[in-house]
Amino acid sequence: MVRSDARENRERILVVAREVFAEPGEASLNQIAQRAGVGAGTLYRHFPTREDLVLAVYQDEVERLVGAAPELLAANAPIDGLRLWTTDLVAAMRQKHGLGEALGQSAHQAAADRSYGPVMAVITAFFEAGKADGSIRVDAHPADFLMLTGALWRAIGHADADSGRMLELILDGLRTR
Amino acid sequence: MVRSDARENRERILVVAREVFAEPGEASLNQIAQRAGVGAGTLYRHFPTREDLVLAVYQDEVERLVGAAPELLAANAPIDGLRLWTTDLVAAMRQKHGLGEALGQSAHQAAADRSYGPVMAVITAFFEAGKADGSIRVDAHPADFLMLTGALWRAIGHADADSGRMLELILDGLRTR
DNA sequence: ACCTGAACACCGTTCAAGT
DNA sequence: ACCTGAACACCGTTCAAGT
Repeated sequence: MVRSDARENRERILVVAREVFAEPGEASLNQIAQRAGVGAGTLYRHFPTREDLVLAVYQDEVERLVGAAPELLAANAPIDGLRLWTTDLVAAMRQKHGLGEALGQSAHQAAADRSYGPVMAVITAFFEAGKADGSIRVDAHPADFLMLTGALWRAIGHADADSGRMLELILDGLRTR
Repeated sequence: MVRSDARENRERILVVAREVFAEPGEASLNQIAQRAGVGAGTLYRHFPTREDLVLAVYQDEVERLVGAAPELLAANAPIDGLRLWTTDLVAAMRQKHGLGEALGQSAHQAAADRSYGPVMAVITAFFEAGKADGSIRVDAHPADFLMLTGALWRAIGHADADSGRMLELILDGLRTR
């Protein structure tokens, strides 16, 4: 039985952690605990290690994005919905850049692996809608789109590349002509 | 004018740091200073930040490998020399895995960029020797070899891939037939 | 059953005092 | 001109005492 205060504390820590990780500079776990209004031991109880906390925030973010997809799909033309969703994804990954730096390469990989399925499911849903209404080429592959998108957010910090324009380029490749 | 004790201290710190980074687990800068027999302030004077130290060790390693190449080239058939050199490179990169985890993704990229030129020069030298004596295909590209080798050491920690066998496969692709 | 927050060992960093 | 090492503020982590 999980006590309600425990659940609330966990949620509050997660919210603060997401804010803090999005900010520039590092923050200590003690600071996060303080900002969340909980004792240091409470944070440690919920997230034994910094990595656990980072992973939980990451996971939360992916779930939020995946959960928002059906609404975008219902309210927009497939390609437009996909653009909106991918823009959100890239924005989230920009934050995760801050997260990813804190994560070891292996933990990072594990996190990416875990989110692969749900993310692919979302992309596939947009693709199928687009293929059904004739706006997306029938021979377009969701996996290719994900790979290109991955290259896109990997390029974010590096170059002065305009991610919006790059995304447009990728989306153009999907269109029927 | 650099005093000789300063140079010796720097060298000693670098040697200890290389050892320490190769060991499992983390080590504090204070511990490294102590093991190197210098005061904490001395380490800090030479390497203002942890990243500076990691980068210096990395740089040192690449220089050592590049410096050892001519000898290998002189004493072996081109393909054999290349195998020996690449094996050393992969072994060094395996250690660098420990280094790389400590480095931010951007600093890591910068370090890789800086070593690209010298490493390519070495590979090119082996290739030219091999093309001259007819053991390596004239249409083989050093850049391709480096890319495949990169994929090789990226796979090290991940899978149970036998890097020796993978290297042999790559080398076979270079041979004239 | 869970939380608080003082306490602990240790971290990176600084700087007065030495040579 | 450079080094030492005590000192400082702060870190992650623990745990007795509370509710």
